[in-house]
Amino acid sequence: MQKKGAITIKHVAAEAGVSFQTVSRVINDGPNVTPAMRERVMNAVNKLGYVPSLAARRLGGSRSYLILAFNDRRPTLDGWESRRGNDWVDQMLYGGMIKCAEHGYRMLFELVDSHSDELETQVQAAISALHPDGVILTPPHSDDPRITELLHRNGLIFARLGSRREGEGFAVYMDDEAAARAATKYLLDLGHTRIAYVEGHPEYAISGDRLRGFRGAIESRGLQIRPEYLQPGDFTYEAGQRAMAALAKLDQPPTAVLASSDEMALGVLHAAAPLGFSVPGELSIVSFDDTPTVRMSVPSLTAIRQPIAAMTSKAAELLIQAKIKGLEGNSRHLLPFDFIVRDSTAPPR
Amino acid sequence: MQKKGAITIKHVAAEAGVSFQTVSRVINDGPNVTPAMRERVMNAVNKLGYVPSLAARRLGGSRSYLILAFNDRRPTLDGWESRRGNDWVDQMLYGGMIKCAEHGYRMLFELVDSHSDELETQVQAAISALHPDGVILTPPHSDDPRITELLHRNGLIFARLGSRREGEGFAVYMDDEAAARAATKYLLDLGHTRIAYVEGHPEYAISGDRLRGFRGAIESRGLQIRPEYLQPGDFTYEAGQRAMAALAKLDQPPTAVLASSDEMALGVLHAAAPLGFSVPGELSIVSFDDTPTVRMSVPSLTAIRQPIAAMTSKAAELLIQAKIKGLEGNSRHLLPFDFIVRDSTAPPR
DNA sequence: CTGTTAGCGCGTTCAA
DNA sequence: TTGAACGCGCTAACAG
Repeated sequence: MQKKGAITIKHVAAEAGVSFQTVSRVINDGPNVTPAMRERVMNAVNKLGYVPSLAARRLGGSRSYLILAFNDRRPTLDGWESRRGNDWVDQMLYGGMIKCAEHGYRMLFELVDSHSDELETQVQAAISALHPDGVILTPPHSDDPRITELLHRNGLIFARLGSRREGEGFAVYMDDEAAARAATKYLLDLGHTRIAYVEGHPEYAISGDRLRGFRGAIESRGLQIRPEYLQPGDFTYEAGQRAMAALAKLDQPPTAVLASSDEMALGVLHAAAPLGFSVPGELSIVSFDDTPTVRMSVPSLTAIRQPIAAMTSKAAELLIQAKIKGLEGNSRHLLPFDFIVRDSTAPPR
Repeated sequence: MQKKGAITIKHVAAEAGVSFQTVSRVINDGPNVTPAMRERVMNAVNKLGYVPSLAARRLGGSRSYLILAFNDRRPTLDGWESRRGNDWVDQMLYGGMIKCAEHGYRMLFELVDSHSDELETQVQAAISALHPDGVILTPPHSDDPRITELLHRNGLIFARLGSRREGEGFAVYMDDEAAARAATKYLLDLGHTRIAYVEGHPEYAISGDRLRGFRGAIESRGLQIRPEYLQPGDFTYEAGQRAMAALAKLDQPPTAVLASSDEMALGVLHAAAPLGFSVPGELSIVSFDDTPTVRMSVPSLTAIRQPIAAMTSKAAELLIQAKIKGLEGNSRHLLPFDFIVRDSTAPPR
């Protein structure tokens, strides 16, 4: 049926007895179509099972019906390779694919090396090949001017996930500062006063936001941040282990730890027992990601849940609508987070 | 640069001072190109950063540079929604995206409802819109004649993941029977004689294969399969729990259980303790999937690991090569599995 | 070995 | 309100 003779708009036109431009107009909800004509054409469309070719639409028209998402290659591949269970990509697919499908769009993933000098070449190549109608940026790309300016030059609209910064593009984010504040306050309300924080990768803007939230909560209670309770980190399991090792050596170890990623939280958890800290007896732990593994760990971890699927869905919706209306759009969209209490938190002894 | 004036093949032709078909020939490794000409054109390509448009290539030529993967909608969405940590899709992306990228291809995911009467409509719509160069089928689609025949009619080549059946398309699979046999023999070698098996969903061909492997291993030792040790299942957590409940009631409960999926294995594990079975003391458990959660569970589960990434990579490679060479191809490709011993298995008491 | 010509299936001008 | 021209960027026949 296809190799020689897929169903094209012309077949539909012949079936309906109209010119093929009329069919095009009906399909694209064009103006000036009588209901009768519309129905006649749609009958032919359904009868033949006609579906327009994306490639032809893109070439002839101005839309490609494609949304392109750029993820950072290294951490993405590491996550897949190590099978640690991070489901960031799945949640993006979950939110993005479904929203795209609602509008006849598709979402495509592309991995680019944010630390390579080839970053811009890679992004440009993907854009040139696919001509997407919109682009979704994830951290750390969301705030990378090399990418945003490249997209701007190419006349592409884009969404920046996890970025609260003003600027071009749709910023779709959750309030990381408020989340860190809420988590910290939860620990304070349990009675903890010696609370440590394992920081995120300094390259990510959210790391600063979260630290601010942590700080604010502590200080709002008239407490001081102890410098030795602020442990550097980079989101990795090993960073969590190192942080726990350092904290255990202190004269006054903390009674609670807030970690800026699930892997670091698990690193803290697994390092705690050998160092003599039972969880949550002697140490409470809160994770900043609610990935599958933190729910299967023993004890399961209290965690902040980022609305990754909802953010991606929102981003896709914004991009598609903007494309339809021909807008540029640089609005900001705050999405709510969840806080899930599990078994890793308890009052201090 | 793009909205009005992306770099096209003509710009490259002008830069190199040749006709644009010569450029096309160079790009596509066409025959009859002198090395000098090739270099001249490539210099222009690199200088301008030219990347051909996929849409135009597909429309003009016979290739779309797209591989389409069809997954079953319901279980895929359930997995994403429940966040149980199944990383089947991630592993497919891992294997497929990278292989595709090597050849300038992209991989696209599409969810279709295998139980809907609209299945064929959905598949046909995706094909008509995208005109992929090849299709990757996953269970239970891999053996669904409605799909394979539809693809055949459309002149599309396809790979069937997880199917050992002969037939059209590339069968890329692991030996589920041998895997079940190996796992069972491992338990037998530990000294177990009372081994139960929680079956997979009857709709999946692999369920039968695995059962055969289990059977074969038991009988090869001169033992009998006890009917009450064969528990029905459908790959879900709840099925595992039900199976464990049923097994616990027997006069002679098993000392080991082989479960045909990670979720069922976890269901068995979590149901075991309340029923008075410690793992691995009184009950050994082997899982048939090595997803992230079975490594984080307590105890971590001994498991068979399916080469999902490798299968997808192989499928993409086969499809792309077949497309290039214009072959149809219906070969079969067996990939090795791994068996990972962890903490859920021990000799019987 | 290279250039010329003709479409691919659509959307987008236009004119009718 | 509808139809006819044109071209998108490229590959696939050809011809030279």
